[in-house]
Amino acid sequence: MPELPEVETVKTVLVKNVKNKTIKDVVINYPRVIENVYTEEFIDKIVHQKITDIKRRGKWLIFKLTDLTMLSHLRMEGKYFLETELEPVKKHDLFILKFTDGTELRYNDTRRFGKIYLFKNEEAEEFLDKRLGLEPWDNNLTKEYLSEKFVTKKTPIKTALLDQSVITGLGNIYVNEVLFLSKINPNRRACDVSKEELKLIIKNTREVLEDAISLGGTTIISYAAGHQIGQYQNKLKVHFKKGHPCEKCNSIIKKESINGRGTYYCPSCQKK
DNA sequence: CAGGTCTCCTGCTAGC
DNA sequence: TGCTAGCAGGAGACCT
Repeated sequence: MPELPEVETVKTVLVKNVKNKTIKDVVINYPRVIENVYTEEFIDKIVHQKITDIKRRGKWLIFKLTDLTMLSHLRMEGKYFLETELEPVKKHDLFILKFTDGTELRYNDTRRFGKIYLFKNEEAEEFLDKRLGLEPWDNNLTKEYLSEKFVTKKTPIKTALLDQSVITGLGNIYVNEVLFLSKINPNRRACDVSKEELKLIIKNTREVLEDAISLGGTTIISYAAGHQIGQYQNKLKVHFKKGHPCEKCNSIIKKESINGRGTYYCPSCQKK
């Protein structure tokens, strides 16, 4: 499941592989993957556009085109592969950008949760601004900022940190890791987390994400960035570790569901 | 209006 | 061994 480090890794691979390529045709095998434009209109608008750059905001990939912006969210299992046009199309290749040089960018998504949007440039900005809060490395991300956001929040801190309009980029895996490193029980109400603990959350968020990016992300089950395999799964301390002893205190790591999300934590290190 | 629940999907797995 | 019910999950829609 791609979170910020995985999307950053995909972005880097895409810049290397498809930047400056020109789209000569599009194949849409699953029209519902395109969210805000009808299939015919999408094809009509995107053909002959050149990919001038690829950026990332939160978990969103931003394809800058000649005079449009294509946004792509990978959700659970979205992957991009660069192939030649001779390569047989795979089962879950939902849409394909064909380039003038004979290569193709294929979007593969087993669960079909991923979404593509096509916008005018300023509309794309608005769309993202409306949904996304601060990037983890934004200087405005301080304990005061989080404290203000959380002061009335009675939801579990785990849930509050998954809200993309506060900090953007954290998903289920890294939130579990960050809360473990910060020694905070994921069930604690967000409003009951102290400023000092919020400071720790920010520090650990940055460290965990930087570390994961440097290792190419986490590969659990199905995530892959153009055949690159991330290595951060070897460093996970609680996620997927149910029944294992905690590294710090030897207690048994617990798994429970918080707001429908699998949550792993050490019941003894992480204080309520 | 905050906070909860449902929905979208497929593939894997536990249980019989 | 083969079948199926249940589960997983990001984020928007919808309900209370």
